[in-house]
Amino acid sequence: MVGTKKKSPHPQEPLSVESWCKAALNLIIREGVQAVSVEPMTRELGVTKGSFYWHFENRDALIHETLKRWETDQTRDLFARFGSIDDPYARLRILMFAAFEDIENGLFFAALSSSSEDPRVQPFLQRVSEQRLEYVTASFQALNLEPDEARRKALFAYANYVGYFHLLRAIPDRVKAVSDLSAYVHYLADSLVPSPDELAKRPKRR
Amino acid sequence: MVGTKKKSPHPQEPLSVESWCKAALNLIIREGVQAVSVEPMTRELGVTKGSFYWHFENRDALIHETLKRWETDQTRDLFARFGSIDDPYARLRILMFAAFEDIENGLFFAALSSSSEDPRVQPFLQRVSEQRLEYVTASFQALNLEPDEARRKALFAYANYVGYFHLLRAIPDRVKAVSDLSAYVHYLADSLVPSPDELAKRPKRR
DNA sequence: ACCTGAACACCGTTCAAGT
DNA sequence: ACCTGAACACCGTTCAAGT
Repeated sequence: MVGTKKKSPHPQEPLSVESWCKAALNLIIREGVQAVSVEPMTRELGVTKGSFYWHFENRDALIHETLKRWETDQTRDLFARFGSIDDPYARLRILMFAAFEDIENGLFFAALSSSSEDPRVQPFLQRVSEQRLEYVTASFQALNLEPDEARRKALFAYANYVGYFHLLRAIPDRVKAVSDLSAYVHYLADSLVPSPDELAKRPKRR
Repeated sequence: MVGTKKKSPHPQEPLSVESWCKAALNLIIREGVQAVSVEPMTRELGVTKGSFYWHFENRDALIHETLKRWETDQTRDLFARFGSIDDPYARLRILMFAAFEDIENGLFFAALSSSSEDPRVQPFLQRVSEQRLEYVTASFQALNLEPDEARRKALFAYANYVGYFHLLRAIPDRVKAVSDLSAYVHYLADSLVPSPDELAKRPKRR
């Protein structure tokens, strides 16, 4: 009560759902889902807890809304970036390299899937994962692979992607020491995506 | 205060560090690290919180002690089960199949690595992971692969293992639908472990 | 419309006191 | 040696009241 600067009731522009979600997204990237915590966030943003509860029903709603926005972005990106590549051979290889090169997004995905047991997270993880698996499977089928083989290769590639970024979070020094990311992805791509030469030798289907 | 059965102060045998750790291990397997929670556990075990704090300094200490015991088991297992297989070709393939077939342990490991950002968990994950990577790398080198290639293949196989069990937690139905676990592991093993035939064709080193 | 402030529940932690 | 019971801090949630 000593006469210091008096805070005005609305210090800046009023907060919006959008601003809370942005803050939450950053927290997830840097510290994981459990770091999205109401009281610390209000301290950071300079408001009281009641302010948060005017915008959201509860903490879960904030997480839900944040992931919903992320999912929308992911979906748009997938088709925007690779949908226009007609040659499935090129599409698969470019997609693999792009996926492993986007380290920020890979680590975010690993952070998310670190909370795969969390019922708030699970549905988003599932939908995004299934969409990616479908997309890659379809691309393999476009290469004339049998459906079974296409599905298996897609799962194989995706498991490798998920595992790689998990290890990059868990034991970054070791992973960086081993790979030469470029050699690693080449190895993955070469072992999964048949070269045009090899494809020519396979019997044509239908 | 109505005259019901009076609880004796020590209802059963007194609890030990061991009994708390067992309970914690089960919680991690079923619900993840964050489910290791003092008050709910005391309710489950029928004691007060003070009892817990006689055995452990705090919650972190319980998690630490539980993981320490797990790490010891893992280390012993690795050498006990595979150390006696002299042929590195057989050792690698048997190890891969064993790793993917032990679903319980795979899911536990995925649960743990879901908390890889947790500083209580990270060191254990790191030591166990590095030990496994060392072991597999050494086995590949025993097959006469160059050190670089051996390291890359070990990381590749391990990332695949980690990713597979993460996806099995995150999207179990999808993973089960796609694979035929056996075909999946065969695919992994065949693409990583050179057959004796193929090895014979390579130039001998040293 | 957007926020404060006080209240309550839940869980982690401490510690003096009991047997 | 092993545990109880009361206290406190921290964070999620509610809600009447302010502007």
